[in-house]
Amino acid sequence: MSQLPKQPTEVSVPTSADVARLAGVSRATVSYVLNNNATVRISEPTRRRVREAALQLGYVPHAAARSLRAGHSRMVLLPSGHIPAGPLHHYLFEELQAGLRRLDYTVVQYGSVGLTADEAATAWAELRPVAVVVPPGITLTPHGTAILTRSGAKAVITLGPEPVPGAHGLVMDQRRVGSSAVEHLLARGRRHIGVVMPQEPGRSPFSEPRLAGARRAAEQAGARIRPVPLRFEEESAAQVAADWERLGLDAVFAYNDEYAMLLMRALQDAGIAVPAHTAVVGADDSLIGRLLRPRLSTVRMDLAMTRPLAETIDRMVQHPGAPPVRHDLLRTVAVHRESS
Amino acid sequence: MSQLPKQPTEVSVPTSADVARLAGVSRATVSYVLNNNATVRISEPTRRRVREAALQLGYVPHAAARSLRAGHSRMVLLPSGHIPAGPLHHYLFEELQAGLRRLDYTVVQYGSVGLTADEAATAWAELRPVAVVVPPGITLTPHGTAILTRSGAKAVITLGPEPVPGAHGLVMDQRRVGSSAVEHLLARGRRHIGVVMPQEPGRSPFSEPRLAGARRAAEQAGARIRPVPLRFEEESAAQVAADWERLGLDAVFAYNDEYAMLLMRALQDAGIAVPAHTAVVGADDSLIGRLLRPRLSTVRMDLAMTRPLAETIDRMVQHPGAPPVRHDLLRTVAVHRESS
DNA sequence: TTGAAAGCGGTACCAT
DNA sequence: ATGGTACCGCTTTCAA
Repeated sequence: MSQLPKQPTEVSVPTSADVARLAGVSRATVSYVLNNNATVRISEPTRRRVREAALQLGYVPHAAARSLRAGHSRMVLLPSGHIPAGPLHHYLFEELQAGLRRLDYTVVQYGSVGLTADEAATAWAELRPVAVVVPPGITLTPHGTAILTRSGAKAVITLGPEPVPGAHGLVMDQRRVGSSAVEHLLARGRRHIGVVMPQEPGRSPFSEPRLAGARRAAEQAGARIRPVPLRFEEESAAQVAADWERLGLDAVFAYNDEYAMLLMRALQDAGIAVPAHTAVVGADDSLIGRLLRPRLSTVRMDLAMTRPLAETIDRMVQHPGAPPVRHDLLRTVAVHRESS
Repeated sequence: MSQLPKQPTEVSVPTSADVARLAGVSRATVSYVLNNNATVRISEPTRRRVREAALQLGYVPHAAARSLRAGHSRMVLLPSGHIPAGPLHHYLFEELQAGLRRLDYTVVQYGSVGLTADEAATAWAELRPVAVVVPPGITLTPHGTAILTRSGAKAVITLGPEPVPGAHGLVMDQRRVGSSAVEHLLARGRRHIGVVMPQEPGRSPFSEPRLAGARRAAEQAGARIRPVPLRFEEESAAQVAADWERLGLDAVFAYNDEYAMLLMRALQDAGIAVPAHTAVVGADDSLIGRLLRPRLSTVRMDLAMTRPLAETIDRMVQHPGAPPVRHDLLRTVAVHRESS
């Protein structure tokens, strides 16, 4: 049986009991020392012995055991899906992550593709996070919110385009993007405006409200809005461009800068002059837009936050009773360049 | 005291004991039923009572308690940092995530920016993951590997440009990217080749090996390589372009398609003809390259995997004793378009 | 077919 | 200044 020294398979993970044994103290003492517990006085020699034992064994505390005993964790769960990208989300995400870590939270992303909204919520709840921050593009239902709250989440925050009953909503109302783009085009005399609708999955939480915002803006001016389905492939763009005259459009809001780049190229290749014949507006104000010729007009977005998001979340965690907050943080402004 | 019905603050989380009580059975029975334990026979009426009780209470099992008892988890930890983006990494990531979930692993990303390599490894180890998959751009040291292994990780895999002693290495040797690009340029008669070095943080694990690969390829042909520092901003690109004649280059490998786009625009605006005067090659074969004029030559990357990555990882988890695997998975091929 | 009880790795109260 | 011990939620023998 024991012919092979199969060490690697069965080295057991050191526990605080191992540390205690090696240091010749009790587990309680180990806990006190390693957590710098101030309510109890431990002599300096003992402290050193404990620390050395821990180091020697390569002891790493077991987060699950700790939070089980504590009855709560400091884990903030960030469901992640198909990345919406864009400078805004990228910035927001980095900022949030760094801020929460500074406040001593453990930030964990949980990939949630291929799960239904409530399956996902249950999976998140199993981890007993103290807070869940749902980014745009991930669906959270009221029921999902209830599941999370019932399993101890002190704050459930959605950053998506739509608020969810029961959850805090730091909403980024995507309709503004559409209306800013269209208002800009109207001001420049356009009246027949296409709105690109990406056919890739996971885009509709953005594209639908943007279309709605475009419609709202056009309505007031008596202008015409027409959805333009587009896949993010040259072929698809070429087809749309070939059909362009039939659509009778004099402008297009292209969802974002990337789709705008794709479509503008196809239009130009098809002999449609930009902006002379058709104006093009993107969104995100990403660098590529400025590198195109003509330079791409775009809708720039930023967030109206009075204080860092991480602090807001911390506050919500500390005041779990508070009624759901509902703020629209998204600010948009059309940036005129050369393509419109 | 109880004037306010401050329910929300103090509803306690339902446990399996609560379910047992409501169903009028023991906790053991609850566990059997909810886990469909096959080694024990529970009557159908009892099963139903348990399930209903669980549903009614909104019971969600406590993952930490479960894995504490089990002595192991099925959590695969994916440290995440500054996103390298690129279609390859995006695809790899999605694929990995979906595949692991299908094999019943819990995939969790842990943001690791702003931590030293060993701090990060310790933080990961506290979660007691069964496997850790370190993507390119995140540093893992041999010591970090030891920490993880000692705390029970059955497989530590690095996907980075460099393998790490002690860990499995599904390496993506970035030098190939540089040499493919330079070989292509050499074949087209170029001899004085610039290599763009992005100045953004987190790029050097990619850019340095790419430069090394470029050097290696040039050496054999007696060609000259010159690093070209570039920030991802128009201003920086304009400065580089203004200085271009002095550099005396007839070609440039621009790190990737995005930097290539930036630089090519700046060169064109400065009156440098592409490719007549200077050839430009990117990397990633992203769509934007095909939309540029001239169309951007690029280095396409893909992975030489005989089986899905998730399955490979699963196998490693199941055979913890096995010696570290070391494979170079990256395949590169230069794609000639119009810019070179 | 079901229940009692031990124990996973920590923490914190209460003694000593 | 330290140690003993109960307990967090769950799974899993072992008995009944």
